Amino acid sequence: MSCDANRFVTWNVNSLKVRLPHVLRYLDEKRPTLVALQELKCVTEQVPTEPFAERGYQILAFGQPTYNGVALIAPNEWQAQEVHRGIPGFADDAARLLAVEWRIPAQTRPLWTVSAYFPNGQAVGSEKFAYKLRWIEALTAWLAALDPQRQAIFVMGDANIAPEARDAHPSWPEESIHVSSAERAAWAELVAQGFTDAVRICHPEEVLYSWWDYRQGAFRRNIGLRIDHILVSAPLARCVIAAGVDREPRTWQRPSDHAPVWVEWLPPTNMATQSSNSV
DNA sequence: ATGTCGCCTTAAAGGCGA
Repeated sequence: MSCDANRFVTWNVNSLKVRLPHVLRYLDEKRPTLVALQELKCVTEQVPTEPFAERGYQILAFGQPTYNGVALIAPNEWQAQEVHRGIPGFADDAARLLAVEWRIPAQTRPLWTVSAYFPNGQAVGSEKFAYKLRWIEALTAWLAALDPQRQAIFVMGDANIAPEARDAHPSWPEESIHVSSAERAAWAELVAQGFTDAVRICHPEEVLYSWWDYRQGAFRRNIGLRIDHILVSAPLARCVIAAGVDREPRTWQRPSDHAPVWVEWLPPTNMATQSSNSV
């Protein structure tokens, strides 16, 4: 890359098989540093590696038949030091989390990246809703143990939660799924461990959505939710230089119902290689 | 509008999940 800025992206692709051409087009056009994917809807063995390798990337995936599935696409030269498939210590039938600690050439500090597909929750008060809250609680506890006040961590994914009122179109029913007080409190507790919402660093008030229902021409009418997020840990908050939502892939033929959410950041000075004249 | 997708199934339309 011609400059030092990193571009990290999270994208719920709603079937990697169907959306592979979109992902490859996105890599070719935007040249992101790292992409976190959700809803692969295929088993790990069906995730292709060649088209990514050709473009200079490796892909680490955690899939299962039919539902869920997450992945991380990263530069070939990055070394995965530690890999977690699922929240450590939390029994879960669903492939919803892939966490990788990277060793990056020319950087002294390791970097954690997490691709997370939070449970949808279906309806407030349902069994799936209770599972959603338990899942978030387990993720929060594990992230806290990673020490986000000190370590460099990106938590990226489809949280299935619109954190604040302006993150949901006014037509979305109050206290329904994705916007309920219980979900927002669980999200706030996770964030409070030491994270900052990257998009809100750059756009504190703007109405930005990342998902629009396939039905009712919701995208054309901009009736959506902001449920896909990138959280940065405390040491990274001041490193964010830009962030936003890429609406363009949502206009492509046969799109995912989600748009990519991205952040650009510069490594903190203590992550960069020591200069030659330093001791 | 129960409005659309994607994936699954004793294959063809229907169920499930989102």
